[in-house]
Amino acid sequence: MDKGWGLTLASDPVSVFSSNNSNNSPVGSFLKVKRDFSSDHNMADSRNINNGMFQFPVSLSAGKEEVSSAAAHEVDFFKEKINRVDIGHDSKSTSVTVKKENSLAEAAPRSSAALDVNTGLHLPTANARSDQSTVDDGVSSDGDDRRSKNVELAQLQVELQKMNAENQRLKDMLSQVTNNYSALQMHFVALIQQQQRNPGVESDKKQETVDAKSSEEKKHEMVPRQFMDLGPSAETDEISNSSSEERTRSVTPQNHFEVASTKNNGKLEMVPHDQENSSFRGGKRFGGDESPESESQGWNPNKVQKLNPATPANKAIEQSAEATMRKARVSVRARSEAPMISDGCQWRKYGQKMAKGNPCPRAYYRCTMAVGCPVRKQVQRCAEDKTILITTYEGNHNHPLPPAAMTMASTTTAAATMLLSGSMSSADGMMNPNLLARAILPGCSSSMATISASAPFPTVTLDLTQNTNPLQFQKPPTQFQVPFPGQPQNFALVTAPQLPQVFGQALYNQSEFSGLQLSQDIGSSQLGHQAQPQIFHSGQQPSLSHDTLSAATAAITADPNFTAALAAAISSIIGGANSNSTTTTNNNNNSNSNATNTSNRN
DNA sequence: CGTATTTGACCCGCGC
DNA sequence: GCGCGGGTCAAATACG
Repeated sequence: MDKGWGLTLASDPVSVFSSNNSNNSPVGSFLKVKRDFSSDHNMADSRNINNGMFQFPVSLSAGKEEVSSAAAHEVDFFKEKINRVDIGHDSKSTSVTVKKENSLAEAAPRSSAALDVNTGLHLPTANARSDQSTVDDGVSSDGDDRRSKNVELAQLQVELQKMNAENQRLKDMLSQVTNNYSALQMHFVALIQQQQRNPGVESDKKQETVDAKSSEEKKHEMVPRQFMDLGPSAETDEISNSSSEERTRSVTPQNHFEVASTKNNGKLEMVPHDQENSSFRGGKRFGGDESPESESQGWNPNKVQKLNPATPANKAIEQSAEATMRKARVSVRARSEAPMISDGCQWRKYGQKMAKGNPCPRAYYRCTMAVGCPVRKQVQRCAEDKTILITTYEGNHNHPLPPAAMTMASTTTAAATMLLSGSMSSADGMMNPNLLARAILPGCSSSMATISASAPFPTVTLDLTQNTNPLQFQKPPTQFQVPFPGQPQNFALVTAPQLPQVFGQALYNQSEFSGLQLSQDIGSSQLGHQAQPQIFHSGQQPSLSHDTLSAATAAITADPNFTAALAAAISSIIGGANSNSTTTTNNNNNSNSNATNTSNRN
């Protein structure tokens, strides 16, 4: 499939992907874009997505071998024998290097590294005579050179116009997304206000869905909170989280949804609690920067019960088991030669061990984007196929995320939420796998994800290694297939490094339109504190179950725009997934590029 | 010199 | 109780 060129919308500030077999580029081209974010780039501000992504090309130059200025914007269509797409960024600059290829056959294996939005940005047919150096050395004849340069200049201008047009399209898209977000936010605030005025209404609705629950269990219902806010500071978030944690110990109908607007300048924030409190292993503390309060609030699941002194002993045992089971994980399998996939977050390696049954070491990382962020991940290569990188996430970020990280974070959150609701409480969730996947891709028989039933922790596996069918994921014998009825932005898949983000974007848009949200109701009777997915629309909070999934399916399938977006996304995935799309440059977002292949202990 | 990584030691849960 | 394996800590080391 050939989308040619495109931009990632939710990944790196600047991302370009290329399909090297672009019909428009038989010879190939060389594009280098650099942006400088050192001045005022605020990664947490979604508005800067626009700044970061839609401002090229700024300048064109020909015949140069390399560009080093962090502020330079350069497009070089004349470099030869290059067939990679290099995407990288660090805290101050982002460079995108798309190198040209003279041989299509040679170009194919290493094409794209990132997922695009559904609008391909078609880059120019590179100039056919690019095999020859176009650098003006001052010696060649003026006539031929001028003619050729005029032709090149004209071509570049055409391409510039195309890019500008594409730029405008993307801006429009972003504007639309922003508007949708604002509308949803307003809707949510209005709903909250209404709920506060009439707390009994929500309570009644809630009561209908939780009749089976005991009053004791209701006390442990957790508030689903999902990051919808890119703005607030990490400190604010932590305060909000900890305080909300206290409140949610005794949930009342008024706070089924916790709105952090009072502390976050009116912005919405909903986060599934248990995930943000979870850890790969609960026993010991790490670092000294976490308060005893936060420690007691879930890092060690065994301590959760301590907060319920009135809980009977048997209840405590049960909750302890639940806490263990709540340690949901989201595993992403992606082909990558890189030591770690780029998910937009900053990670610090804190350990490495040899895992049984796998000759490759397992590296342990924790998020360092905010002090005390509970999110951790494990990175390990697949024993059977070392080209497959398995990244397992656990926890929920307690801080604003840069756009590049939103996709993965929301995906893991959604997957974990889905897992904990569907796998543990909703037979529908388990018995109706693929519902959304099939709705999305009627022709696909397989699901987008699998749930491991044998793993020590409930784990959702997103297998992005299947090339023939981007949504054809492996199905280990002990795993069930499940769809992702998650939060609006939580449908996104992440691969190495940003392959299918358009997928998430499309789903995000769609789910906004359809009012998809999380439900805290489903499975609460079994999940206790676990935040639950929910359909949240027009003040209703129906249960997430078969009906919810059906509604989501219907909503998704009903929107032709969404279908088109998905088609584009899938096409992009197909076009890019065949390559080990992890060739990156200047990729300093992950400061642990040399994380693997060190000696190990145990 | 500050920060990130490495790596041996330790903790914990679990099975026997 | 013991051993095993997974997960984490933290001092040592590497690195920019």
